[in-house]
Amino acid sequence: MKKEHSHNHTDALKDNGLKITKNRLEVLDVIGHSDSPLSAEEIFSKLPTNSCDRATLFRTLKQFTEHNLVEMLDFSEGFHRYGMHCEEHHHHHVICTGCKKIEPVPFCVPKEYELSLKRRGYSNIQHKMEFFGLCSSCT
Amino acid sequence: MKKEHSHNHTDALKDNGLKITKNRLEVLDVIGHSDSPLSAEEIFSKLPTNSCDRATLFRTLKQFTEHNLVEMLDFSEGFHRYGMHCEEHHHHHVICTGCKKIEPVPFCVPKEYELSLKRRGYSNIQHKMEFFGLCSSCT
DNA sequence: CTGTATGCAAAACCTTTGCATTGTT
DNA sequence: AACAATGCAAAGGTTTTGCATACAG
Repeated sequence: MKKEHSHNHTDALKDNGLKITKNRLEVLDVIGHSDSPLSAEEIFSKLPTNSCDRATLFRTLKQFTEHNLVEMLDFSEGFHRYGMHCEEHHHHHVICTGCKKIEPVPFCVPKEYELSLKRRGYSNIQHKMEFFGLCSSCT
Repeated sequence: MKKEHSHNHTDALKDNGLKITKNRLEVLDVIGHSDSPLSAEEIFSKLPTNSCDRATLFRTLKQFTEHNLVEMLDFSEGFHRYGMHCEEHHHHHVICTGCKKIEPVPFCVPKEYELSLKRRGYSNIQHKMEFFGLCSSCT
Protein backbone atom coordinates (compact mmCIF):
# COMPACT_ATOMS: atom_id res chain seq x y z
CA MET A 1 0.00 0.00 0.00
CA LYS A 2 1.29 3.43 -0.89
CA LYS A 3 2.18 5.56 2.12
CA GLU A 4 -0.30 8.33 1.64
CA HIS A 5 -1.33 8.59 5.27
CA SER A 6 0.55 10.33 8.01
CA HIS A 7 3.04 8.24 9.92
CA ASN A 8 1.30 9.33 13.10
CA HIS A 9 -1.78 7.40 12.25
CA THR A 10 0.06 4.24 11.35
CA ASP A 11 1.90 4.42 14.63
CA ALA A 12 -1.27 5.15 16.52
CA LEU A 13 -2.77 1.95 15.16
CA LYS A 14 0.36 -0.07 15.88
CA ASP A 15 0.58 1.29 19.41
CA ASN A 16 -2.91 0.04 20.05
CA GLY A 17 -2.37 -3.38 18.56
CA LEU A 18 -4.73 -2.65 15.68
CA LYS A 19 -3.90 -3.83 12.20
CA ILE A 20 -3.03 -1.23 9.59
CA THR A 21 -5.78 -1.16 7.00
CA LYS A 22 -6.86 1.27 4.36
CA ASN A 23 -10.23 1.80 6.02
CA ARG A 24 -8.72 2.68 9.35
CA LEU A 25 -6.13 5.03 7.93
CA GLU A 26 -8.77 6.79 5.87
CA VAL A 27 -11.05 7.20 8.87
CA LEU A 28 -8.24 8.63 10.97
CA ASP A 29 -7.31 10.98 8.12
CA VAL A 30 -10.83 12.27 7.72
CA ILE A 31 -11.30 12.88 11.43
CA GLY A 32 -7.81 14.31 11.75
CA HIS A 33 -8.33 16.86 9.01
CA SER A 34 -11.61 18.20 10.32
CA ASP A 35 -11.64 21.20 12.60
CA SER A 36 -14.94 20.24 14.14
CA PRO A 37 -16.28 16.86 15.21
CA LEU A 38 -17.99 14.81 12.52
CA SER A 39 -20.95 12.47 12.54
CA ALA A 40 -20.55 8.91 11.29
CA GLU A 41 -22.48 9.88 8.19
CA GLU A 42 -20.21 12.85 7.53
CA ILE A 43 -17.14 10.71 7.96
CA PHE A 44 -18.62 8.12 5.66
CA SER A 45 -19.23 10.63 2.90
CA LYS A 46 -15.71 12.02 3.16
CA LEU A 47 -13.91 8.70 2.85
CA PRO A 48 -11.82 8.99 -0.33
CA THR A 49 -12.22 5.54 -1.81
CA ASN A 50 -15.79 4.78 -0.73
CA SER A 51 -14.80 1.21 -0.13
CA CYS A 52 -15.84 1.07 3.49
CA ASP A 53 -19.09 -0.36 4.71
CA ARG A 54 -21.14 1.45 7.34
CA ALA A 55 -20.86 -1.54 9.66
CA THR A 56 -17.10 -1.41 9.37
CA LEU A 57 -17.09 2.32 9.98
CA PHE A 58 -19.06 1.94 13.19
CA ARG A 59 -16.88 -0.96 14.34
CA THR A 60 -13.84 1.17 13.61
CA LEU A 61 -15.19 4.18 15.45
CA LYS A 62 -16.05 2.05 18.44
CA GLN A 63 -12.56 0.61 18.60
CA PHE A 64 -10.93 3.99 18.16
CA THR A 65 -13.07 5.36 20.95
CA GLU A 66 -12.22 2.46 23.24
CA HIS A 67 -8.54 2.97 22.54
CA ASN A 68 -8.86 6.71 23.12
CA LEU A 69 -7.70 7.48 19.63
CA VAL A 70 -10.88 9.40 18.98
CA GLU A 71 -13.38 10.99 21.28
CA MET A 72 -17.10 10.38 20.97
CA LEU A 73 -19.16 13.50 21.49
CA ASP A 74 -22.84 13.94 21.96
CA PHE A 75 -24.64 17.16 21.21
CA SER A 76 -28.10 15.63 21.57
CA GLU A 77 -28.65 15.58 17.85
CA GLY A 78 -29.78 11.98 17.70
CA PHE A 79 -26.36 10.72 16.63
CA HIS A 80 -22.79 10.93 17.84
CA ARG A 81 -19.89 12.99 16.61
CA TYR A 82 -16.26 11.99 16.60
CA GLY A 83 -13.09 14.03 16.94
CA MET A 84 -9.42 13.27 17.45
CA HIS A 85 -8.63 12.62 21.07
CA CYS A 86 -5.51 14.15 22.49
CA GLU A 87 -4.86 15.00 26.09
CA GLU A 88 -2.91 18.13 25.20
CA HIS A 89 -5.65 19.58 23.08
CA HIS A 90 -8.61 18.58 25.17
CA HIS A 91 -11.34 21.15 24.69
CA HIS A 92 -15.06 21.76 24.66
CA HIS A 93 -17.48 23.35 22.18
CA VAL A 94 -20.23 25.87 21.56
CA ILE A 95 -22.87 24.78 19.11
CA CYS A 96 -24.98 27.45 17.46
CA THR A 97 -28.61 26.55 17.91
CA GLY A 98 -29.35 28.32 14.63
CA CYS A 99 -26.79 27.32 12.02
CA LYS A 100 -25.39 24.33 13.97
CA LYS A 101 -21.85 25.63 13.60
CA ILE A 102 -19.50 24.04 16.15
CA GLU A 103 -16.64 26.04 17.64
CA PRO A 104 -14.10 25.11 20.29
CA VAL A 105 -14.15 27.06 23.54
CA PRO A 106 -11.02 27.87 25.55
CA PHE A 107 -12.20 26.74 28.96
CA CYS A 108 -12.57 23.48 30.81
CA VAL A 109 -14.25 22.16 33.91
CA PRO A 110 -12.57 23.60 37.05
CA LYS A 111 -10.16 21.17 38.65
CA GLU A 112 -11.83 21.53 42.05
CA TYR A 113 -14.92 19.85 40.71
CA GLU A 114 -13.19 16.63 39.91
CA LEU A 115 -11.20 16.83 43.14
CA SER A 116 -14.45 17.09 45.01
CA LEU A 117 -15.73 13.98 43.28
CA LYS A 118 -12.50 12.18 44.12
CA ARG A 119 -13.09 13.03 47.75
CA ARG A 120 -16.55 11.56 47.37
CA GLY A 121 -14.95 8.27 46.37
CA TYR A 122 -15.05 8.48 42.60
CA SER A 123 -12.08 7.42 40.50
CA ASN A 124 -11.23 7.62 36.82
CA ILE A 125 -13.22 10.77 36.51
CA GLN A 126 -14.17 12.08 33.07
CA HIS A 127 -16.43 14.91 32.10
CA LYS A 128 -18.47 16.27 29.25
CA MET A 129 -19.31 19.95 28.89
CA GLU A 130 -20.83 21.68 25.90
CA PHE A 131 -22.45 25.03 25.31
CA PHE A 132 -25.38 25.97 23.12
CA GLY A 133 -26.38 29.43 21.95
CA LEU A 134 -27.28 31.64 19.03
CA CYS A 135 -24.13 32.86 17.31
CA SER A 136 -23.69 36.46 16.17
CA SER A 137 -24.51 35.64 12.54
CA CYS A 138 -27.75 33.99 13.52
CA THR A 139 -29.03 36.63 15.93
CA MET B 1 -61.39 12.07 36.73
CA LYS B 2 -60.36 11.54 40.36
CA LYS B 3 -57.83 14.04 41.63
CA GLU B 4 -55.03 11.68 42.47
CA HIS B 5 -52.24 13.81 41.12
CA SER B 6 -50.60 16.79 42.76
CA HIS B 7 -52.14 20.16 42.18
CA ASN B 8 -48.74 21.40 41.05
CA HIS B 9 -48.79 19.24 38.00
CA THR B 10 -52.29 20.22 37.01
CA ASP B 11 -51.30 23.84 37.31
CA ALA B 12 -48.10 23.28 35.42
CA LEU B 13 -50.10 21.91 32.52
CA LYS B 14 -52.64 24.75 32.66
CA ASP B 15 -49.92 27.36 32.81
CA ASN B 16 -48.52 25.99 29.60
CA GLY B 17 -51.81 25.80 27.80
CA LEU B 18 -51.71 22.01 27.74
CA LYS B 19 -54.85 20.03 28.35
CA ILE B 20 -55.14 18.02 31.53
CA THR B 21 -55.06 14.35 30.69
CA LYS B 22 -54.41 11.19 32.62
CA ASN B 23 -51.37 10.37 30.52
CA ARG B 24 -49.75 13.71 31.13
CA LEU B 25 -50.40 13.71 34.86
CA GLU B 26 -49.04 10.20 35.17
CA VAL B 27 -45.90 11.09 33.25
CA LEU B 28 -45.28 14.16 35.41
CA ASP B 29 -45.87 12.08 38.53
CA VAL B 30 -43.41 9.42 37.50
CA ILE B 31 -40.72 11.90 36.60
CA GLY B 32 -41.45 14.00 39.68
CA HIS B 33 -41.07 11.07 42.05
CA SER B 34 -37.76 9.88 40.70
CA ASP B 35 -34.56 11.11 42.28
CA SER B 36 -32.56 10.51 39.13
CA PRO B 37 -33.43 11.14 35.49
CA LEU B 38 -35.34 8.39 33.72
CA SER B 39 -35.26 7.03 30.19
CA ALA B 40 -38.45 6.95 28.14
CA GLU B 41 -38.55 3.20 28.61
CA GLU B 42 -38.20 3.51 32.37
CA ILE B 43 -40.96 6.09 32.49
CA PHE B 44 -43.11 3.88 30.32
CA SER B 45 -42.73 0.91 32.62
CA LYS B 46 -43.54 2.98 35.70
CA LEU B 47 -46.80 4.41 34.38
CA PRO B 48 -49.48 3.10 36.77
CA THR B 49 -52.30 2.36 34.37
CA ASN B 50 -50.29 1.20 31.37
CA SER B 51 -52.75 2.92 29.11
CA CYS B 52 -50.29 5.14 27.34
CA ASP B 53 -48.81 4.41 23.97
CA ARG B 54 -45.11 4.88 23.34
CA ALA B 55 -45.87 7.40 20.61
CA THR B 56 -47.92 9.43 23.05
CA LEU B 57 -45.21 9.21 25.66
CA PHE B 58 -42.62 10.59 23.26
CA ARG B 59 -44.96 13.32 22.09
CA THR B 60 -45.63 14.20 25.70
CA LEU B 61 -41.97 14.27 26.62
CA LYS B 62 -41.20 16.45 23.64
CA GLN B 63 -43.86 18.96 24.62
CA PHE B 64 -42.81 18.99 28.25
CA THR B 65 -39.26 19.60 27.17
CA GLU B 66 -40.28 22.44 24.86
CA HIS B 67 -42.28 24.02 27.66
CA ASN B 68 -39.39 23.58 30.07
CA LEU B 69 -41.45 21.42 32.36
CA VAL B 70 -38.92 18.65 32.06
CA GLU B 71 -35.29 18.64 31.06
CA MET B 72 -33.91 16.26 28.47
CA LEU B 73 -30.53 14.87 29.43
CA ASP B 74 -28.05 12.92 27.43
CA PHE B 75 -25.46 10.68 29.01
CA SER B 76 -24.35 9.14 25.72
CA GLU B 77 -26.20 5.94 26.41
CA GLY B 78 -27.96 5.82 23.07
CA PHE B 79 -31.18 7.24 24.47
CA HIS B 80 -32.30 10.29 26.41
CA ARG B 81 -33.21 10.74 30.04
CA TYR B 82 -35.76 13.10 31.45
CA GLY B 83 -35.94 14.90 34.78
CA MET B 84 -38.06 17.67 36.27
CA HIS B 85 -36.87 21.06 35.18
CA CYS B 86 -36.74 23.83 37.72
CA GLU B 87 -34.49 26.87 37.55
CA GLU B 88 -33.94 26.89 41.31
CA HIS B 89 -32.77 23.32 41.42
CA HIS B 90 -30.71 23.29 38.26
CA HIS B 91 -27.94 20.78 38.75
CA HIS B 92 -25.61 18.34 37.03
CA HIS B 93 -24.75 14.68 37.57
CA VAL B 94 -22.09 12.03 38.07
CA ILE B 95 -22.78 8.72 36.42
CA CYS B 96 -20.95 5.68 37.74
CA THR B 97 -19.33 3.92 34.81
CA GLY B 98 -19.72 0.66 36.71
CA CYS B 99 -23.20 0.42 38.19
CA LYS B 100 -24.67 3.31 36.14
CA LYS B 101 -25.95 5.00 39.29
CA ILE B 102 -26.71 8.68 38.70
CA GLU B 103 -26.11 11.25 41.44
CA PRO B 104 -26.52 15.01 41.43
CA VAL B 105 -23.42 17.14 41.91
CA PRO B 106 -23.41 20.48 43.72
CA PHE B 107 -21.54 22.54 41.16
CA CYS B 108 -22.33 24.28 37.93
CA VAL B 109 -20.47 25.83 35.03
CA PRO B 110 -18.66 29.02 36.15
CA LYS B 111 -20.53 32.17 35.21
CA GLU B 112 -17.46 33.66 33.52
CA TYR B 113 -17.63 30.99 30.86
CA GLU B 114 -21.02 32.04 29.63
CA LEU B 115 -20.08 35.69 29.96
CA SER B 116 -17.12 35.04 27.75
CA LEU B 117 -19.38 33.47 25.15
CA LYS B 118 -21.72 36.45 25.38
CA ARG B 119 -18.78 38.69 24.62
CA ARG B 120 -18.07 36.49 21.62
CA GLY B 121 -21.54 37.31 20.35
CA TYR B 122 -23.54 34.34 21.56
CA SER B 123 -26.99 34.79 23.07
CA ASN B 124 -29.46 32.48 24.80
CA ILE B 125 -26.63 30.43 26.15
CA GLN B 126 -27.29 27.00 27.61
CA HIS B 127 -24.89 24.35 28.78
CA LYS B 128 -24.58 20.67 29.46
CA MET B 129 -22.07 19.25 31.92
CA GLU B 130 -21.90 15.72 33.26
CA PHE B 131 -19.28 13.68 35.04
CA PHE B 132 -18.41 10.02 34.72
CA GLY B 133 -16.38 7.90 37.11
CA LEU B 134 -16.20 4.71 39.12
CA CYS B 135 -18.08 5.14 42.37
CA SER B 136 -16.73 3.89 45.70
CA SER B 137 -18.89 0.76 45.68
CA CYS B 138 -17.65 -0.22 42.25
CA THR B 139 -13.94 0.36 42.78
C1' DC C 1 -1.04 -19.80 8.70
C1' DT C 2 -3.79 -17.58 12.39
C1' DG C 3 -6.62 -14.40 13.83
C1' DT C 4 -8.35 -9.95 12.77
C1' DA C 5 -10.94 -7.01 9.63
C1' DT C 6 -14.40 -6.58 6.19
C1' DG C 7 -18.74 -6.66 3.36
C1' DC C 8 -23.30 -7.87 3.04
C1' DA C 9 -27.73 -8.58 4.77
C1' DA C 10 -30.59 -8.45 8.43
C1' DA C 11 -31.95 -6.91 12.79
C1' DA C 12 -32.09 -4.01 16.98
C1' DC C 13 -33.04 0.11 19.06
C1' DC C 14 -34.87 4.65 19.89
C1' DT C 15 -37.93 7.92 18.12
C1' DT C 16 -41.19 10.07 14.78
C1' DT C 17 -45.17 10.39 11.62
C1' DG C 18 -49.89 9.69 9.35
C1' DC C 19 -54.33 9.03 10.15
C1' DA C 20 -58.68 7.97 12.05
C1' DT C 21 -60.78 8.26 16.65
C1' DT C 22 -61.46 9.99 21.27
C1' DG C 23 -61.42 13.36 24.85
C1' DT C 24 -60.96 18.16 26.91
C1' DT C 25 -62.63 22.62 27.24
C1' DA D 1 -68.49 22.32 18.47
C1' DA D 2 -63.57 23.00 17.91
C1' DC D 3 -59.37 21.60 18.51
C1' DA D 4 -55.97 19.02 21.06
C1' DA D 5 -54.61 14.41 22.49
C1' DT D 6 -54.43 9.55 21.70
C1' DG D 7 -53.75 4.75 19.86
C1' DC D 8 -52.32 2.02 16.32
C1' DA D 9 -49.49 0.82 12.61
C1' DA D 10 -45.87 1.91 9.92
C1' DA D 11 -41.65 4.10 8.94
C1' DG D 12 -37.26 6.68 9.84
C1' DG D 13 -32.54 7.19 11.42
C1' DT D 14 -28.66 5.43 13.85
C1' DT D 15 -26.07 1.65 15.31
C1' DT D 16 -25.26 -3.44 16.02
C1' DT D 17 -24.86 -8.39 14.90
C1' DG D 18 -24.16 -12.91 12.34
C1' DC D 19 -21.74 -15.05 9.17
C1' DA D 20 -18.81 -16.22 5.32
C1' DT D 21 -14.85 -14.25 2.91
C1' DA D 22 -10.59 -11.51 2.48
C1' DC D 23 -6.56 -9.62 4.36
C1' DA D 24 -2.57 -8.28 7.64
C1' DG D 25 1.12 -9.81 10.26
